Amino acid sequence: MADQSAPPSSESLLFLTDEQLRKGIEAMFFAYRGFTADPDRILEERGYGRAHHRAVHFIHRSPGTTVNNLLSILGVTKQSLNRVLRTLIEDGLVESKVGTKDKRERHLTLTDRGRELERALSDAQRNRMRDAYRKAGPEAVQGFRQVLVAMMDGDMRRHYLALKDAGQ
Amino acid sequence: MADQSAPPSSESLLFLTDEQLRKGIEAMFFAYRGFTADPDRILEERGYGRAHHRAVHFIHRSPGTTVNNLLSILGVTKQSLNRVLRTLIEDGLVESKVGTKDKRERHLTLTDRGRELERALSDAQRNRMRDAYRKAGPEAVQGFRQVLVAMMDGDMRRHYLALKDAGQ
DNA sequence: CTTGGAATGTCAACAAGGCTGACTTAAAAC
DNA sequence: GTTTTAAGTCAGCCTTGTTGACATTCCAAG
Repeated sequence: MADQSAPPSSESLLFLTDEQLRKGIEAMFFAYRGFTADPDRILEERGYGRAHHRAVHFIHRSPGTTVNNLLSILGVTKQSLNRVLRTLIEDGLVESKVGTKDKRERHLTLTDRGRELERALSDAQRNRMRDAYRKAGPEAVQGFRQVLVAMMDGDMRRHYLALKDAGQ
Repeated sequence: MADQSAPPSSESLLFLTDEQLRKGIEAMFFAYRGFTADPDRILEERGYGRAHHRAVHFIHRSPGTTVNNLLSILGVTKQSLNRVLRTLIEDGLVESKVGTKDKRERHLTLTDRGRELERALSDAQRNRMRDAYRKAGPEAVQGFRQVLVAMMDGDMRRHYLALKDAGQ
């Protein structure tokens, strides 16, 4: 792939030149664009943005989640999330049910239409990810995830690890 | 790291469950936040944003680059870039010189103050990247970059690969 | 039972940073 | 000499983030 510069092969001593680190930084920048490109197209067709994608994704992941939980995962203000959530509810993609135990809480779930959008978005994104994995090979997949997890802030890593495995 | 599920070890057949792909997608989302967190803090202190960071980074990388070149790397409109560039020039971080061969072009370079900001930003980001690499280990670093490159859109991959190695 | 605080929602205002469209200037290319 | 290109600028719009203020609901502690 034209940038297979021989890495230090020793386990313990990791010689990381500024150049190698910079390449990693730039790769992250360019790759994130590819990562969001396909969903962005789908969202634009339907008049939504990335903020909607994020909300839909995590509601799908944790059906019945509360607004507060979503806030801490997404790391935005409630006003910001509320604007997005309101349009999704108005458009009939998300359902907000008052909690039974604690009636202050709203439990969020996707409607059929919401699931349809989520499916379209995640299909596109999964296809991109699958292609990348296939091109890079099985060992690469391991390393990819390991570095990403190591790059997360503590809070985010907690959230990431807390998202339950729907049985891998 | 709590999610070391045994991958298919065969080179050719890569069993990628939706679950594995989703984990990769979420890792990418959370990791990008960590990736930008440190620079964001520095930028905020000085009244700049990510757009300024990107401009400063690529001007540093390719001193004397033209506005048009920067536009295609960053993938934004010239109006958007211009707004950012103008403040950087006004603040004395970037210098814009009329081209000698083609006088329509402006060649952009960092001033001392610009280099100082770039240094602060890239030091922070490199530290984060170095820590992540160290935690993940040498093999992981390879895989990380390979997957990222494979995830890029064609245009971005061209730009990425075209950025000259300042001798790694 | 009352009250304090937590969870939610809403309104208003603002800023960054994307976007489009229209237009100017200067210079290169033809 | 005309057209095209590079750059810059103005105006206006959108999304998505931010604060601050405030209302409502309702659990829970006193």
